[in-house]
Amino acid sequence: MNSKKRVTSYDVAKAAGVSQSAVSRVYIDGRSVSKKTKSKVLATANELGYKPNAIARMLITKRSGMVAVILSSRVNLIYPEVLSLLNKRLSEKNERVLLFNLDDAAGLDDILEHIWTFQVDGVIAIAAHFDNKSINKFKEHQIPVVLYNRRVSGHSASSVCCNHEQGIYELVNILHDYEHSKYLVVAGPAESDVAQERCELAIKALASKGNNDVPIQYGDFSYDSGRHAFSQWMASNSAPTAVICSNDTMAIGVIDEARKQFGLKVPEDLSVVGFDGVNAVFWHSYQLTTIKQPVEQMTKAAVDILLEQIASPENPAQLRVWSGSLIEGSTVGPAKNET
Amino acid sequence: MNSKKRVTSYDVAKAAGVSQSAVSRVYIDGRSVSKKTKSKVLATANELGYKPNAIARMLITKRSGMVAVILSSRVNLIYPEVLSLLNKRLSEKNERVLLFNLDDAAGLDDILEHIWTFQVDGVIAIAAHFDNKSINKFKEHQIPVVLYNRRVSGHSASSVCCNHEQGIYELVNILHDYEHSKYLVVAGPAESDVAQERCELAIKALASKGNNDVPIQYGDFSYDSGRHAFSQWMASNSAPTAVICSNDTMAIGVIDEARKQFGLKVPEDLSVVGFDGVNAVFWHSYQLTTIKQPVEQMTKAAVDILLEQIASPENPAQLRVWSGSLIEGSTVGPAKNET
DNA sequence: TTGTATGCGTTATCAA
DNA sequence: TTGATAACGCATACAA
Repeated sequence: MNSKKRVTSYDVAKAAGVSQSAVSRVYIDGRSVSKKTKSKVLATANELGYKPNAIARMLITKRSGMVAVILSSRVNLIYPEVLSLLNKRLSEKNERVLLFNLDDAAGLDDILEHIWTFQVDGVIAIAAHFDNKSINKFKEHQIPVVLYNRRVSGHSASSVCCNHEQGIYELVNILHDYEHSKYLVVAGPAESDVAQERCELAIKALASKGNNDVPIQYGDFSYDSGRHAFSQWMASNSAPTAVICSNDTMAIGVIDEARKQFGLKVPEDLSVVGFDGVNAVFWHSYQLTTIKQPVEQMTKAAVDILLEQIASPENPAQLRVWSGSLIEGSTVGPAKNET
Repeated sequence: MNSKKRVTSYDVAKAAGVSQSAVSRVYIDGRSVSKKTKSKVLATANELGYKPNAIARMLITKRSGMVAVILSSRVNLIYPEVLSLLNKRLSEKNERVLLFNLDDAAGLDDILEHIWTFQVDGVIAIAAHFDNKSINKFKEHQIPVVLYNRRVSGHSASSVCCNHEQGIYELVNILHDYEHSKYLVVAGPAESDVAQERCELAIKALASKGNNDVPIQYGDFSYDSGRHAFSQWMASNSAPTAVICSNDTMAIGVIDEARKQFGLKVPEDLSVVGFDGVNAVFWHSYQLTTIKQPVEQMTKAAVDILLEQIASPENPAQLRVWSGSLIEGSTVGPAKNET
């Protein structure tokens, strides 16, 4: 069993009786090759099982055909879907996804240092915290970046965002119209920018309706933390009539806890809203009223913008914002006001 | 604004007054470099912002530091978790994940051809269909591969699997002990090997208990398909007393459909079991009785085996199988036998 | 249209 | 321990 050596363009060239550069040209669109040599090269290449080596190509062209996707390990149920869509759309454009995990162990700086060495064509960062200092590093290294659901002051980086403000105001409006006045906000983890933003917006929206000093319980975006947040609050307070959760999974936790531990009916005794529009909000046992992020459009735009910036690095940074769409579930109803 | 050129080892060498190879040696463990030159090189490298170019390194070492992960687009809720864990464990070993999507558009062959060009160190395929022909290609290209929840006849490739047989027999045993006799199997999509295996095992297990000709409804692993499968069956048949679903998400769909459309109580009127052990099975509204795959152990083993085979390609293929663990929910009870 | 020669940025080999 | 030099496999400028 002779351990096969890799077939190179030289091997093909020799076998086909042409020069190495001729072989190379065959695999690049728009290079001048005669029909005859092209077919000859392709035939022998096929015979020998030759494929151009992507690594060698990267070294010379300075394009890797890879896009780094930075994923925060803060698990929000919606991100697997986002990743999957990004991957699909990027493959269509002939770019591969190289995954980087942003957890607490390795800081962003370490990851970025790592990313540069791979000569990736661009970077998409999903809900990760970026400041202008980090963005400047991208500029220095001349690598385009698109932030997903994050933005940075001064429009220095392209962003694709869901309009949290609009969505949360919409939810608060509905609750307000039902005359709720005893609110509880269940927020996500303090380390998450998205969580913090949604929480602040909820507080602001409530204040604009005259509801001040609304209490906040913190969770970590998980189901259990939603349950826990609600029971924590109930341990030493009376029940709210409406709970605004920073994501759907916690909202579902709140609903279950309210039903199971406190015998509350949703929405008769308690209204609950979430955010994201994950699949489970449609499940019959919950039918959560929430805001759905337009992931299809957002992922498409993220990829389009990134490729555009790869093609024309001098283009200015873009910001695109989508309104979320209201999912009218059945977890919101009139406030049950005590007499 | 002078567009910075990339800093290379030559630049560092010149600035530090040493040879280029000296710089290179500093970044490779176990190469002989004096303490003095090492510190000198590191200092100037730091000053200039030098990092070795991973691409150039790949070209010469023939190791890319990347592992291709093939993900089937058949979305089963458990795979995002698997991917996330694999990514984490591989990063710890200093390997990056390069994502490849196996959807219906591009066949496996195309993807494999693509993979070779990236000179990945190894491949992990999650629940993707592989035959011996594909496995042989890996052998030809001398790239180690580990299959996740798939195996191939003749032990020709390493696999990490959950023992579906044991798990499904355990579930069937429980149902049998409760004296069920009217069963329905809700299977996954026909294209999925895992789905097919689970379905066949369920039929076999039921037959071993004397239940023959058990009807099968097909879904696609999604919640809606679970609901639909159940209502389809009910449209022209009487209710079963037990439903065996090929994954948790469909099981949850079945429960909701049974409750909502047919007024059945779970488990009083209908017992339901699933498979996988996704987070949602613990949610209070469902508390599904199911089998949990040991994803932690399986992903760890997948990475360990792969790295081992990368280090010693001559090692024989390994198969590791774990039993799933029973999650005793509250969706199984005694059969309600008609009088 | 084709071939020659050079370079991409590293690691590996060898002699000093 | 160090430095010169040759790969790695391709793309590209230039000459033919």
